[in-house]
Amino acid sequence: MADEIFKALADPTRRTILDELAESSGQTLFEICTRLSMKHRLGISRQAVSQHLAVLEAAGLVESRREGRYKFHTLNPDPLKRITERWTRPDQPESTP
Amino acid sequence: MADEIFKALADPTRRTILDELAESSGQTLFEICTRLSMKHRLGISRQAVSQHLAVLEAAGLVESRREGRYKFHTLNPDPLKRITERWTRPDQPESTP
DNA sequence: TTGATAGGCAAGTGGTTACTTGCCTATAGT
DNA sequence: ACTATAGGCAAGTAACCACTTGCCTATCAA
Repeated sequence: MADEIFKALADPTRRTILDELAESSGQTLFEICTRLSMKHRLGISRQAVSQHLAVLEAAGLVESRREGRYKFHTLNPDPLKRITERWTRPDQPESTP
Repeated sequence: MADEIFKALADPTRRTILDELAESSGQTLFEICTRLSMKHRLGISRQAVSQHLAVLEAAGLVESRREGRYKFHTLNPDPLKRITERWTRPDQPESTP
């Protein structure tokens, strides 16, 4: 569980995909491909992005729903929220007033 | 910066090392080796652990001080604290009362 | 039905990485 | 001085991973 999450986060392209989904939820594979290419200047194939999405989905960080021939992807930040708590627990985080 | 941290966290052995340093601070290389072997049943060489510590230190997650022939390692959890905030920001974390 | 669009499956490849083995340096105890 | 302990350096290996290439399926529009 935690292993899949950390492994998914280890790749910079996957983190960029999470960034994009955080900014604009419900994107299709092709939309993500276009953004990576245009906005982030990443020369990467569609299949590569598809495989990245599969890794993110296996880790529970991305969820998807199919509608017709479209598949929409959404970010699920929940698994991230407590993932580093095992090392940051004893010091309580300062409250943001 | 963030890349080194996520890459460092991607390996389960390194996460176990962080666990051990969180539990008992200021351990030497041999102490960590012994704990990994005894407590976690990890058959791993001293050099492997040394290399893991180097990765963790490069990421800023572990700091070390030398005293004589001993080198003491301590956990630095600071880099972890806000590393996932870019995806969890919009939802403020519920306060722990 | 035909063609275009959105996506999936699978094999192959190059680069990275975790780990080992062997040897070397430095500090401390006798 | 000699030996044991704590650790470092470097080369080699095997497994893993990101990415590509090629082909296939499904949905929609004309």
